[in-house]
Amino acid sequence: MGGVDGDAGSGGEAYSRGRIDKRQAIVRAAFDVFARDGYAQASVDAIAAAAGVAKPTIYNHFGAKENLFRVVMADVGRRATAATLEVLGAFPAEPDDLRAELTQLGRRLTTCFADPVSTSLRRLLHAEIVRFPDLLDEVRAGAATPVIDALAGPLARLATAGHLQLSDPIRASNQFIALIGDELPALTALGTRPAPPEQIDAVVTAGVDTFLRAFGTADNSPALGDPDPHAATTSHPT
Amino acid sequence: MGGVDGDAGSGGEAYSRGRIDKRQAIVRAAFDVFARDGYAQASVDAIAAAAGVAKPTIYNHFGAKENLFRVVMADVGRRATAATLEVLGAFPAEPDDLRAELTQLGRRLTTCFADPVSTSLRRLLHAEIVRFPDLLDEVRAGAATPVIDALAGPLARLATAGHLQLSDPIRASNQFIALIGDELPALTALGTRPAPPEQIDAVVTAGVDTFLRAFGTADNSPALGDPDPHAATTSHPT
Amino acid sequence: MGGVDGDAGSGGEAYSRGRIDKRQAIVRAAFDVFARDGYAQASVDAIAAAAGVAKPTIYNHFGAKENLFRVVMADVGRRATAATLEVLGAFPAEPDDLRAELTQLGRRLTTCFADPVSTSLRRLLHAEIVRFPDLLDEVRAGAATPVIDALAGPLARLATAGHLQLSDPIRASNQFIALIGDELPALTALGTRPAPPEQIDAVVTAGVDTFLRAFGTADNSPALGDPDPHAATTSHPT
Amino acid sequence: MGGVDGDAGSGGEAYSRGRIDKRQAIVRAAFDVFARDGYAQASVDAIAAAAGVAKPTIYNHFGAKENLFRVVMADVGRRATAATLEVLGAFPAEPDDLRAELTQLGRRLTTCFADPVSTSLRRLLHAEIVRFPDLLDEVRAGAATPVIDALAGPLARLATAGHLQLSDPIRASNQFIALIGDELPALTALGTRPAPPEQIDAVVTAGVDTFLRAFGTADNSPALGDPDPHAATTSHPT
DNA sequence: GATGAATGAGTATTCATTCAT
DNA sequence: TATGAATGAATACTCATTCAT
Repeated sequence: MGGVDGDAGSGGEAYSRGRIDKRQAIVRAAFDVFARDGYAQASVDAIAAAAGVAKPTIYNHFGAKENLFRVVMADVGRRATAATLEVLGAFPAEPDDLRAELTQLGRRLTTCFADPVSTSLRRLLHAEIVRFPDLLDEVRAGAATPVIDALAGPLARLATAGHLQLSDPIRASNQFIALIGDELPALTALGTRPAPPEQIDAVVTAGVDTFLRAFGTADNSPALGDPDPHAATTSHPT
Repeated sequence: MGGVDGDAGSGGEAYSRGRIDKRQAIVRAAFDVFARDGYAQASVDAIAAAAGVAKPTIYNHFGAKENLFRVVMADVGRRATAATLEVLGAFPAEPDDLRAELTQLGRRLTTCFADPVSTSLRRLLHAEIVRFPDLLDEVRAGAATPVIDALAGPLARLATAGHLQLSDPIRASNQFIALIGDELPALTALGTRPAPPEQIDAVVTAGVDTFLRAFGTADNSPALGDPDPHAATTSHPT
Repeated sequence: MGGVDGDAGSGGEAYSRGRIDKRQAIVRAAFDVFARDGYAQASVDAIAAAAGVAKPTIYNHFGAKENLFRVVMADVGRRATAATLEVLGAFPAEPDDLRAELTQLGRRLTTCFADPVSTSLRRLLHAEIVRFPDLLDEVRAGAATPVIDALAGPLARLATAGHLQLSDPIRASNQFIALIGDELPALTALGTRPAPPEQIDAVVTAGVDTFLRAFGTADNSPALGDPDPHAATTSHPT
Repeated sequence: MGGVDGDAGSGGEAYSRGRIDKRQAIVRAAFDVFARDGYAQASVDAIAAAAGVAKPTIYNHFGAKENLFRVVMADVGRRATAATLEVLGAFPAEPDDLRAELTQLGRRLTTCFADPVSTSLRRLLHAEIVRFPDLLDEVRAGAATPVIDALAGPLARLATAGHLQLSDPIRASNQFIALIGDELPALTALGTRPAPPEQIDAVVTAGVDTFLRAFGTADNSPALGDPDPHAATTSHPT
């Protein structure tokens, strides 16, 4: 029941391994339960059961449900950011085909954003920000800001190299993210349903096209007309 | 403690008036409490107290907490949509200064999106979509889709009139919303903090500029360079 | 289980009777359980079971365990005081045989002091005074002070009438209580075991004798020698 | 947090010394915690922390909380009795000024009775006698009986020597204790508040006076009237 | 229709105790 | 011997819901 992959069975090498394993098991199980039930409805009993530990073990490790929640959120935030940053890190410094590269980047980013970890984190943040106002900053410190910055860097380099025409890379970074990702919540029912990949692709392609219309230079192959004029694939925000 | 008698003594205009008043009072109070505490943590006791009615009265009207929640969400969704549609309805059919009109539209829309009703609805949807998967469709049917459509219409007209160059008005509508609104959650801490108006203005201005760079025609006053190159006002998504 | 006499079955006359009955039942049952288990170990579950009500009913009436405890203690304090005051009120204004009257008073008082209600109150006060420092004053205000005063009055009158020779009736009142009652805790194992009446009698008789030796006048029949010189009946304080 | 290592590094005088030290440390700490929180509410965790040992160490030494409690109570009972017996042992065999000597004895005894160790013991006995009915006998065997006896001896000698006129020294011993000490609980809030020394003195003086009125002979300086007729200092029993 | 009162089921948290080290 | 870690059992308190009035 519950339980993520968990490399628990790796054999008991060190003494303290059990401790760490249990702590990790609790954090993973807690995320699953929190994501499913929300903070308030997630019972510590359910978390303990999912983690395969006794309830007091959770209290020994985390002291209180709230603490556990914070640890889980920070952990998940870190994981989600890492995945996104890895994608951004793979963006080539000097792309051959800028449109193609941006499109691939957009696809990969949407995959990150649509990932269960990412969407659950999103939902939990929205759900609990009133109760835990500081949570947002804690998670975002290691989550959103670096992502925008990590995209702004390459964009600035592309501008310097003459491949893009923009003066505020941070803003352009935000706008790129907005153009390719803003429809995701609507398409995926806030991350609870997988979206048809071709719909996402259409959004990304259109987003990249608009981005290049706005910021591209002559060397970007001009997308004549709209690249994918299927109105049917359009979605609506939430 | 518990159960004020409310406006019982207000004299009997119509017999059924008190009934309707109480129902409305409950729905309004319930929204406040749900917005503050979330669905699970919102106690029917608290709602009854806030509405100035006895607990069983709530059950007489709505049967169960879940029903009340659905009614509240539908009601709020309707209110939020109405406000947004009103803003969109005010968009002139034949604008003099397209950039100015789009900017004003963007400002008004961001005001709608940042409204407590709207942001609370957003948070509650995120929070409860797992428990109530159908809620999204119920609310969106009367909320998001019409908004995009209501913007797509004018955009299409502008394209026909030669003021914009776009082939998929629905998609452009989505992108306009994305460009002006995607940073709002980050700027307002998911709607829990008021954002400095000048930051929002900067985002809107930049969004409109990018939109016009991408879709504008010669008759839109060309924004030479970036109109508001203050990187400081840039924010990050969530 | 448990449950004091409880005139519950007196038939449902008034509407609100059930409410009062339940409240009383809870208070009585709570006293039994508190007396048996102490404050901390007395579970609200046990009290509810003993009172024949559901647990939340207790919380509806008293809010918290601590509150219930305070109410119970005040109630018991009142009852214990009332019983003692009644005994003192029966002391004749102009006794024929002072020694006999004092002895009877002493016997009755010791009966009061050894009563389960009184001894349980005593034990609970000792047990919880650290946790509830104000409890003592609350209970004593209506408990001990009036008792001493109620005895001091008659003593003063007897002194005025020439039957006793004392100048500080309050102090004499305290001393009378001390002489007849100080051994009670030792004799009754702090009120947990019934003491042989003859042992109590012996203490009372000896106490009255000492009291009259100290404060009596010629018209008190002199107790020649010690009236009951059985060392065996002597006990020890705690 | 949790488990200091204590004075572990103090160098090994005797091997078993640390053991004994730890045992003693546990007993002392346990008394403090029991006195503060009561038996049921005193957590073994708190005791371990106060003693500077790990929780299992307590179980290694005492097996169970109940055992520890018994050991602590016996220990404290022994200490309290020893202090009282020491005071009684200092009572002169052939006093010059009986009234003065008795008064000093009374003062010293009240000091013993009001000592934190003594009052805490008292409170714990009252609190736990229902749960541990045998505790009283265990503690009293080494506590109360010897005290009465130790006072009865000198009183008997004084009677034999003609300084007192009494036939039952045990009873007189009890009564002396009652007269000087019965108000102590009321004056000290069951030992939780220090009583104004002059109030205690007044009680002792008055108690000794009454005692001598009852049992004194011509060679005790007659206290004409009451020695300290300040009604204000009078207190009330509990 | 509205309500005061009652309740069955459930929640977070704590504690005495034990095991493996 | 001493301890870090783990646990089964229990506890105060809350909540959505119902019933009698």
